[in-house]
Amino acid sequence: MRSHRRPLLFSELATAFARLEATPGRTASARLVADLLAGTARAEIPPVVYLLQGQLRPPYEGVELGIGERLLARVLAQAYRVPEAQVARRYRSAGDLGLVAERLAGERLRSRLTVAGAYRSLLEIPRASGAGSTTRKTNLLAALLGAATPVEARYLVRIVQGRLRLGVGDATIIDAAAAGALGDRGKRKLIEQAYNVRSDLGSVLQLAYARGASGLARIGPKVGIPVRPALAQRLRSAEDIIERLGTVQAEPKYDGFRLQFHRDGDRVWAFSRRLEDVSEMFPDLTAAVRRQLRARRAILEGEAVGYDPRTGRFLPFQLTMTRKRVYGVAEAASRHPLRLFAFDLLYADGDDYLHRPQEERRRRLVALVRGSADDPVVVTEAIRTSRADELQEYFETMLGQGLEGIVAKRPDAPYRAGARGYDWVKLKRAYQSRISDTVDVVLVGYLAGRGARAELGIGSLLGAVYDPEGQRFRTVAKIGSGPSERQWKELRAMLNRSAVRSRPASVDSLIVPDVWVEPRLVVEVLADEITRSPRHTCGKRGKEPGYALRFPRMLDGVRVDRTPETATTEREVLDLYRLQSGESRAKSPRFTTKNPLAASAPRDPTR
DNA sequence: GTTATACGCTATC
DNA sequence: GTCTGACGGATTCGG
DNA sequence: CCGAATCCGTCAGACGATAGCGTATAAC
Repeated sequence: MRSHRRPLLFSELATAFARLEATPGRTASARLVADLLAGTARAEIPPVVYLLQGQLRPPYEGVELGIGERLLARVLAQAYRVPEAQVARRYRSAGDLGLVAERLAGERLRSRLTVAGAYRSLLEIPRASGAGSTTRKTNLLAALLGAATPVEARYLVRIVQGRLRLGVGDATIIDAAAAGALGDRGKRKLIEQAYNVRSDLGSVLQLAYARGASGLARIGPKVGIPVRPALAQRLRSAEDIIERLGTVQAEPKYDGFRLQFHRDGDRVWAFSRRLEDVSEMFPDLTAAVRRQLRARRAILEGEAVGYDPRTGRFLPFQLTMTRKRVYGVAEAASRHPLRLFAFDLLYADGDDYLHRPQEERRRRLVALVRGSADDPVVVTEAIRTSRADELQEYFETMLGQGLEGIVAKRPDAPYRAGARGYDWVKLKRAYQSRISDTVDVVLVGYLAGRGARAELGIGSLLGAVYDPEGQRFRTVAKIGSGPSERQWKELRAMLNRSAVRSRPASVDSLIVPDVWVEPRLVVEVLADEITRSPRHTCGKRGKEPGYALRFPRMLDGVRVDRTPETATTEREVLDLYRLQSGESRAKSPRFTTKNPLAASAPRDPTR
C-alpha cells in the first residue's frame, strides 16, 4: 500500500481493479477497496469512488456518455486498427469488450495516465453534442485507449460500459469505507444512511474520510436532492406475507412509474426511480404538488399512472411510459393525464420522517395532501389486516380491477431508503403460476452471452409460437432468465444438435440469433403480460406491431411431452392479449364519483 | 440542401 | 422488471 | 457445550420488452 498520497496513477487503479476482479468474497474485496481508498488523496476520492461504481457522476446530474457496446466496438477497431468485424467476433466469444480491448492493446508496458487525467478525459465525452459529436466521442475515447496499457484499456472500456464486473457494488464500497474511514465496519450504518439520503457515494465518502463519523452524523434528507428509494421484496402468497410480517398495511400496486417529488416553496422537483431529475417532464404533477400539498418544504413519493380522460380507465404501462418525454409535454399531458398515487412521506417542514413508522408517515401524508377526486395527487388507499384470507381477498379485488397486485408493508417499519427488504413486500399475479400466463415456446435459436454467460456459451433463447395455418414459427420472446447454469449448458448442448447455418424457412423472425436452430425443443415460459411489440413477429401483420411477453422467464425443464406443433399457438397469444385488455381495467378515482358527466370534460392540466 | 428513416443509447418496468 | 449463485451471518444440529 | 451443518437474507451480475431522443445515414 502507498503511504503517501500523490496523485494516483491510472495504472495503480487498474491494478487494484484487477486484484478485485480476481478476489472472490465480499470481505476480502472490501479489504482491497479499503486499501485503495487509504492510498487515495482526499480530493481524488470522489472520482475513484465513481469509477469504482462504474459511473462518472452521481445519477441525478444526468451525465451520459452516450457510448454503448456498438460504438465501443467501433472505438476499439479505430484505436487498435483492426476491422470492426474482428472486434465483433472477439466480443461474441469473449463476452466482454474490456477483455477484447486488453488483448488488442498490444504490449505497451507503461502509461502516463493518471486517475485525474483519465477522469477528466472521460468527462469530456458527454460534453460532445450535435452534428459530428459521435465521431468526436469516439475520437476522444480512442485517444485515451491509445495511451493506455492493456490492463488500463480493459477497465477504461468497462468503465464506459458501466459494467466493471469486479464483484464490488455499493455495499462492498461502504463496508470498505466504514472500516477505513471510521475504523469500524460496524459503523457502516452511518455511511449508508448518508448515502441513502444524498445518493452521491463519492461525496459522502470524501466527507467520511475527511471528517469521520461526526461529519456524517448530521446528514439528513435535503429538499432538491433525491433520496434512494425503498424497494419491495417479493413473496408468493398472502399466507407467506402474513406469516412473515404479522400485521400489514396493504396498498394497491399500480402499473406506472415511480416518482419522488420535492418541494421548496414554489420550486418543485421530480426524480425518477433511478434518481434522474425529471422535473421538466411532468408540469401537470409539479403544479398539482404545489397546489395540493399543505407543506412548504416536503419530500413525498408515489406511482404515476396515466388514464384516458374520456373513460377514466388506466392506461397500459406502455402508454403511461410515453409521458416520460422532453418534447410535446403539454400535448401528451392533455391526451394522457397522470394521476399520482402518493404512498409515502419522507420529509415535511423541518421534520425528517424517514425513521418514523410507516403508519405515522401515512397518516401525515393523508393530512398534508388536500384535494378532491378531480385533483391529480391522490393518497393511495390502504387496509390494515393480520389475516391471510383478508389479504388474499384484497389482492383478488385489486386484480379484479385490473391492477398489478398489492404491496404489503410493516406498519411499524421506517422508510428503508436504498434497501429492498421485507418491510415492504409485493404480491403479483404472476408469482402464483397456476393463475399466470404460461406459454409453451418453441426454441428457434440462441444468443451468445456476456460476462459470466459467455463462459457458458449461451446467454439467452429465442422463443417462438406456432401458426398452424401458415405452418410457421413466429418469435414472441427472448428468454434470459430462469435456467440454472447446469440447465443452460444442457440447453446449449441440445440446441447445438439441431443447429443450422441459417434461418429455417419455417421461422419468421426479425431478430437474428447467434445460432439458428431447427424448431424442435419446447420450453415452458412464464410471463406477466402480453405487450404490443415492434420487434417480435408473433401476430404481426405488415406494418402493425406484433405481440411479445413481458418479463419472460423459463420454468424448469424442457417439455419433452411437447412437439413444436403442440406448443402454444399464435392464436392463443392473441387471445391472452385480448383477455387481459378486455379485463376490467381499473378506473382512476375521480371517475368513481356519482356524476358520470364529470368525466367528459377534463380540464387541461397543463394550463 | 432538405427531409425521412435507421440506429444506438438510456431510461422505464 | 426476473432470476441464479455466492457469500456471510445467524441458527440449529449432532456428537 | 462446541464445532459443523444448514438456513436465509443480501449482494452482484446475468438476462427480458419497450419508448423517446439524438445522431447518422439514406432518399429525395
